[in-house]
Amino acid sequence: MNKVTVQRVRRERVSAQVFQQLKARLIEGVWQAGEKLPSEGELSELFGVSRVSVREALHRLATLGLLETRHGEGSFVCSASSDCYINNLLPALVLDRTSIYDVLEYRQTMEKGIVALVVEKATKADIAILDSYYQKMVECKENSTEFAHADLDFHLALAGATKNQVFFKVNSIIKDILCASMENIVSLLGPQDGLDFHKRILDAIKKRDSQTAQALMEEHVTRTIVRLREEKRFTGD
Amino acid sequence: MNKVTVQRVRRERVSAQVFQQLKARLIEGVWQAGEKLPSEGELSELFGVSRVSVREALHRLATLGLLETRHGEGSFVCSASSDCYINNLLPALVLDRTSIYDVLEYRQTMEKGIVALVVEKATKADIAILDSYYQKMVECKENSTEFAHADLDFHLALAGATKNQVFFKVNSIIKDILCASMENIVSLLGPQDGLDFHKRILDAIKKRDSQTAQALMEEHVTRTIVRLREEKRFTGD
DNA sequence: ACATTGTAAGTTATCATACAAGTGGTCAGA
DNA sequence: TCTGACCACTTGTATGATAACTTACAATGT
Repeated sequence: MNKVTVQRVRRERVSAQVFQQLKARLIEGVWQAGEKLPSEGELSELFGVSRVSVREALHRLATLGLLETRHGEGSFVCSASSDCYINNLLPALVLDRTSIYDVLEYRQTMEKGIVALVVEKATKADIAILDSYYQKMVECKENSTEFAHADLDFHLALAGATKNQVFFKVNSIIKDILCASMENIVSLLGPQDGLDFHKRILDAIKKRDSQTAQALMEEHVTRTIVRLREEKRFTGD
Repeated sequence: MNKVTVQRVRRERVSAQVFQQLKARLIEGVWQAGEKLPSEGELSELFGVSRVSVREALHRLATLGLLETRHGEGSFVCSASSDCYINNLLPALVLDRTSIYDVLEYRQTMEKGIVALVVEKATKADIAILDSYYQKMVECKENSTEFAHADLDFHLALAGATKNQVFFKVNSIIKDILCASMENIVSLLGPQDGLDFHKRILDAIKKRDSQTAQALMEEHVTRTIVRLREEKRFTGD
């Protein structure tokens, strides 16, 4: 049989195309926050599609929290309220195990980069905040729940000290994802490991010792992964 | 004036109610992952609303990654993974216009971790895909737009080869954000630098040389940052 | 008997149209 | 000045029709 090379036909839904285009415009910043988009009727004429398709795209964007539609008024670019998308994080509180490892594997890389930046950029105020979270961890080491929260707060503060919005935002989400399982992790592994590493990492940051800080952070996350794998409850995959 | 306590009229949209109900059922696990939901027609009859409203709810759920609708087949429950959460990163990142440098600085860390994983886990098929994207870059080097897309696709394929959903999803979003400015970057810096680095990185991956691959990737992104800073047009942020 | 093609049923995608419902502004009249 | 009716515009919902797609199965030809 002859081997024919064809190009698969491009089959993208109308509403998906409208969605993509509008999303791109929003990211470009064509419309400012709070600004009103053209009405559904205008958009449907502009794109040359039916109002239904436009509506579908608009609603998808609204679901993502990029814009908000108000009955009788129009669609508006969302102002920076973080609540709107946090709601959407609720639907599935259960993460399958592989996801937890994916997240940890991801953190392994990210946190290393974070400490490198923190060593470089952290102010005295930043370090004071980190100190306070570490102190809180020490105080809460008997209480898994509070300890887990303090642990996450420490890492979030670390991300904040990079002065890099992307690191911070991504970590905010990661925090939400880990929040459910972190308590579980802490209760399984205990607080001691975390306390040790956090102290040593903090010291390295204070000394502006980038190499040591990075190495410690990598070891910290790696140990968490390894120890989790050893736990019966998490070895299923 | 008297303080009257009233309860605000419950004015929830029909489609929103359907959305909420379906979401609740999905979280309850009434339908198993992969299972097919009743057709739009059946649902519209069950809820006593028009098919339009049902469709709107279904599409919102699809946007959240809770289910998937296939043309001519029906709507199917998605397996609950971290994917759907990561999707919600998008609004967070777009809200305030994060600097392109923040994104690049972030990539500097992340891409290094990605190549480390890719060297470890990439299959022959993955490498073939990477090769094809590199080839596409070579072919498109005269056309900034297409070159930029091929460049982004290469990096996205790289993230996919990690087999880590978090890396992949986050990179998908980064792609969206970079898409707008990437063409600009390419037209400023030209294709040659990118071509060189991609080829050398690809070679290092094929040889499973993790150290070299990581070093090259770091240098690649660093050079992009440095060269951008030298450009007048980008120093304003 | 086998592979290919045609057909029908069920489903989603898109469209056009109509009407309901909410919002904001205008403007005449008290 | 205030009020209230009114109007234009906008989003929300409903309905019905048609196109496009998938699957399964019957029909066909070799």
